[in-house]
Amino acid sequence: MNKPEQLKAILDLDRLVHEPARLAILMVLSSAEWVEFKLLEELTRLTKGNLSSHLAKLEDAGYVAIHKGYRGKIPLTTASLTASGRKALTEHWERLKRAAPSARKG
Amino acid sequence: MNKPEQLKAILDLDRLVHEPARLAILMVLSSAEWVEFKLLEELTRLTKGNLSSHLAKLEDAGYVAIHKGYRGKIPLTTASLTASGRKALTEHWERLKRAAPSARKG
DNA sequence: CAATCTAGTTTGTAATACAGACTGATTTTC
DNA sequence: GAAAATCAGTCTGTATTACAAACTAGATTG
Repeated sequence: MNKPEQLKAILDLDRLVHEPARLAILMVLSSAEWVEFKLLEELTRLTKGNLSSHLAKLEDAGYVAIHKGYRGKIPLTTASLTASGRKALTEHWERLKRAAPSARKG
Repeated sequence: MNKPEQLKAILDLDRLVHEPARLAILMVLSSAEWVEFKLLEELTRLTKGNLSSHLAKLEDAGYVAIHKGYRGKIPLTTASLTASGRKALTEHWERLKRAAPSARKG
């Protein structure tokens, strides 16, 4: 069982990634190169405002790159996972795996 | 990969359980019948105040039972997982498993 | 009996998530 | 071609929430 390690894994979780809304965002981003704001909004079920502020936080942390351009004459915001973001996400899942009840040392 | 189900699992997470401090508490409780306040404080690295309020929330949710007694003449608070709490914890880990990147349908 | 220790709660604060209001441009409608 | 509606996001205010410092209550010690 290894409780102490499980606990340590939980206590070490990156809260920026852990928050469900942001975890959902990162998971979507991990599966495509660039994702449009609109699509993120639909997939994550977040409101625009909420999504916008979560993206800003992820950008501040360097986990996500935001690109602002236009489709024709209409603003188009797209987001992409940075290398650092991908690493944070991977490590997050690894911590969770270590924390999970069935976790055992290989 | 099954993205939609992964996302749904993430969005359905029980935030009461998801919060790392409380997840740590619940994990400790899941491994013993009754756990003393002091021990919880040490294992989870929470301050007394913080631990106290998280326990109160878990108790309000019916996930944890709190027993207040005495050891000799000194107050002794112990906590225990309820059936409902154990179920919530189990389901939480199952959701996380479904949400994890490597998750596949059996 | 004053000081200190133990065990835990209450309270105040700082951070955070969230949604509604807003901005500014574009397209549609009459 | 002005008014209304829509689109794509951001900004702002509010309500939660986590957190730790200060506090309470009694027990023990010098």
